[in-house]
Amino acid sequence: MPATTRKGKAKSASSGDGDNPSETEAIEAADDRSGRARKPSKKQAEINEDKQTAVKRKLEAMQKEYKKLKQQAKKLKTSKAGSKTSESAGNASESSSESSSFSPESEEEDETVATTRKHQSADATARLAVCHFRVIARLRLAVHRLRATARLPVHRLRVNVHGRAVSFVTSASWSFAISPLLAYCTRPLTLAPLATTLLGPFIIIPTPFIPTAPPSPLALPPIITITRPLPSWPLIFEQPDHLGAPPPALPAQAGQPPTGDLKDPPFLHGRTPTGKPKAGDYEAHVNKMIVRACHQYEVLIATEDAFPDLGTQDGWATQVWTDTCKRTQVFYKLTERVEKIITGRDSHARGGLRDKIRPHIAATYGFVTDGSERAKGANRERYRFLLDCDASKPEPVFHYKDVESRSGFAHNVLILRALQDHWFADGTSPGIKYASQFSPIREVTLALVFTTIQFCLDQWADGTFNKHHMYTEKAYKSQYDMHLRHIRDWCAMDVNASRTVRQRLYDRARRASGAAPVTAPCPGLSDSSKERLRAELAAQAAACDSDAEENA
DNA sequence: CCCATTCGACTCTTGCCAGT
DNA sequence: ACTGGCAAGAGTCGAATGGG
Repeated sequence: MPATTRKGKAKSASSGDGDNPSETEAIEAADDRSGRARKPSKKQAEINEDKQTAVKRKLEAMQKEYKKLKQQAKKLKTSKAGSKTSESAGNASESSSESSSFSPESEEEDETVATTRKHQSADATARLAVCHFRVIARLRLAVHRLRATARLPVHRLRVNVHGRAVSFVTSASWSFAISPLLAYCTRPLTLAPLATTLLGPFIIIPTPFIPTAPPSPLALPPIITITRPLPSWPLIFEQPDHLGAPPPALPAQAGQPPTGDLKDPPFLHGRTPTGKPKAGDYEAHVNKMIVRACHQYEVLIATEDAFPDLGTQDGWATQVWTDTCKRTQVFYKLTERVEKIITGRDSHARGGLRDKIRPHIAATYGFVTDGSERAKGANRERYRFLLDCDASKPEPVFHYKDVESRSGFAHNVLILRALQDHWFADGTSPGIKYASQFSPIREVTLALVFTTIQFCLDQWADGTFNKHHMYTEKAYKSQYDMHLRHIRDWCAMDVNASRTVRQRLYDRARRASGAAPVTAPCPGLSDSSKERLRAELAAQAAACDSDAEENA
């Protein structure tokens, strides 16, 4: 390996040879002097200690305050409960007897009881509350165990309730997170189908657990609530298939999604790998599942959000993994390692498009590559024109069919070429395989193409091709948002017309791929034919009846 | 005490290479 | 030719340090 300048690696690489004592000593000495291993100075240690004690004291004070407030709330509640009917009091006592059997932490228990009591205003809801309480207790136990294992303070959990997945956040005041879930459950929750899965560390979500539909008190409620917008699932897939031979233990799992805790995907030769996670760390069939999940994930990058935030990435990884498991009928837990492999594909997805577009930039936009000063100047001018750099509110023109007259929005020859090369190369390409995600071409897909073209143009910003300019998320997310905004504005002008235009774009790209055209659903009989045949059928039936009578 | 600097760990993106 | 994996290199972040 060539000598690396990477700071983190330099140390381990050098210390690894070990045949040069002076070098090793120097490194050790350097370790003592600097870096995370170095000890803080006396003064700094004192400062740190002071800070820690201050925080501790603050925390203690807050806890005391919290206890006080809770006691006050309890008093208030008991005084109110006295005025209620004996029946509801009975129910309350039933639930409190339940609480005693499940209660490892009394503070959280009070919150839970409070949450539960909210549901006791009527007979039916009182019974419901008891059931909820059992579920809460079970959930809390699960959360407690997960926290103990992972040693993380907060988690996002997926709960399988009545066979439906519900995602929610557990925080310090975790009953706050679960109460909306309970508010949506108007029938008793049973313990049997309940399973909790650790999805990963908590990610800050601005609007915690907002139900997507208003609650209906009578009908069975939709309790699926996801904290992030999800893609328009399901993606279209072919018949479920089996990827390699599953291990002998798995056939028992196959067929139905198991309701209990899922197993971790098995590592290759049963050995826990080290280093960067990769699909090859796992057994062959898991390897293929991961690769397929990665492909689906890349489709989401192209069609749902080209620069998803962490929460979205997390949700997508869960979705594609679940989908892959369902499709292969082999069910494994989505471990953090697998999730990392899947979500690590986003820059690859964008980079692939960039690599398809880049070779066409100079020819399409007329950049001169001879390296002369005159060419540089012309290129710079061209670049500024295409990006509309001189305007106070730049509106890039590179995507117009005719950039000079600014006509033909999103119809530049490069747009269709990018679509064809990247997603519609042949009949097995993503654009054909996941047609529902691409037909019509989505605003997001167009925005990604626009952004990628802009990146390729930016490489010509100083007049010559700059290969060191990078397509980073940080630099181009804002550009992507701008393009998406412009495209949405364009679509909003005439929803139907723009949809037709985008549909035509898809049809052209599909046709170019050589894939069979989408067949329209077989038309049924026309109304007039139906009327004629109905009369004919009635006549035939009447004839049958008269025949039967004659025979009798 | 504040702020600039330094440094190591870590993340992200890219280019290359091996396998298919 | 394409795909997946690896490693290099650039960038970022947070903690420690030291000078004013």
